[in-house]
Amino acid sequence: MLDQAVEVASRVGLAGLTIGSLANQVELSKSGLFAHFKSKEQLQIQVLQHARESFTDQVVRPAVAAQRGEPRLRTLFERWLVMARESAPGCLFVSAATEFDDQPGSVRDQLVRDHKDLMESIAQMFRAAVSEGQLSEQADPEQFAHDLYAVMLGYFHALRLIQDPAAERRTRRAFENLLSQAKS
Amino acid sequence: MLDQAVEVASRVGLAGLTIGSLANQVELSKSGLFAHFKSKEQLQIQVLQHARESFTDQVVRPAVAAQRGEPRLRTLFERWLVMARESAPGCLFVSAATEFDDQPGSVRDQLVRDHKDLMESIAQMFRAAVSEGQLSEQADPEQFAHDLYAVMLGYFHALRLIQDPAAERRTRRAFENLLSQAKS
DNA sequence: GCGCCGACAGCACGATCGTGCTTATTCTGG
DNA sequence: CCAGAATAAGCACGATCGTGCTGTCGGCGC
Repeated sequence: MLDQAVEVASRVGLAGLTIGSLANQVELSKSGLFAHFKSKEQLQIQVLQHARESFTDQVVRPAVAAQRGEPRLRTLFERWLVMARESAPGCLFVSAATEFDDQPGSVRDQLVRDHKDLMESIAQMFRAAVSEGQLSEQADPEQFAHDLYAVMLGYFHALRLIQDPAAERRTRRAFENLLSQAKS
Repeated sequence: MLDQAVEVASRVGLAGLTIGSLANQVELSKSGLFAHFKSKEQLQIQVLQHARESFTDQVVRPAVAAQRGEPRLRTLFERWLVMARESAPGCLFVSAATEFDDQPGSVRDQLVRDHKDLMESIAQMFRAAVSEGQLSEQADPEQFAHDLYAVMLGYFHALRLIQDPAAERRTRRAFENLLSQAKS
């Protein structure tokens, strides 16, 4: 059920995810579905949590299963690309981020927390690569995390809105530039 | 009137911009306001056009008024930063982009066209800097435009959602890295 | 000075929104 | 086997959505 919710939310946005339409999709009555979540905000939060779990499963965990250091960063990036291309939850975060960026509430708080966690995870992987001697000690892990996220935002944009066939190539080059710049 | 529409749309999104709330904001009756636009889609398009004009005025024109080459690119970037920080239209494009990225229609078409125009403008400025000898001839103008847009997306994200105090510093560093990488 | 035309308000419409309350069915533990 | 909890439907509510139609102004051209 949450899977379908994530899927439709990634299309129409987390705010545009309406209880009626979702009930229609799941083939449940509106009130029947509403009973599961006590409010729309709770629904949004649970959808977000579910998407976060998917992201962890499909992107973060394969990365930490990979070899520590640069390979781990590369795995993270590759998995992220895949999820952005063919799985709904990836898109949910970026659309939800722009939808809730200036309307306070627990949904927004959740988004901020998740993002900071992700940034910290990336920075940690980066530091590991530094301690492996694969990246320069002068490089800034937080800056890398920020830049990598920006690169992915650019990918989403070019992929989904523009449908630029060069999107993936551009994104790969941007990632390589980020890495090579972190080596000097 | 369109100014206020852009302002509220940048807060609640272009899809969340409702005729009733806008009429309330402008202190007009719903039907009185509706008479100006013949449909909601027309309203959205006109809001987008208005935002685009603001962007051209405040970002692109000051850039082309600056010295050709690298200074022009730097002016563009600086103005863009300012608009993102303290003016509504800047945010509209990024939120509208994620809202309409997978619901076809003329709004989306307009967004795509505007974005491609902007990318082409940036690429053109980049080529001018190359022909001035300030940037390497090996560098890819379209790649630079794509990367710069990604950097700005990252700025919006860090500024508005995360409210990261380091957002601007990070973005400046990312821009400098982009430029220095285009010189070698 | 009169008529027209555009800007606006008032009102109504069907639809859908989020959210309750009241039932009926189904599952489950003792 | 039966009581009670979970799960669902049905229905209703006030609000708001986008969109029409009708009427009332006020300004401008003849």
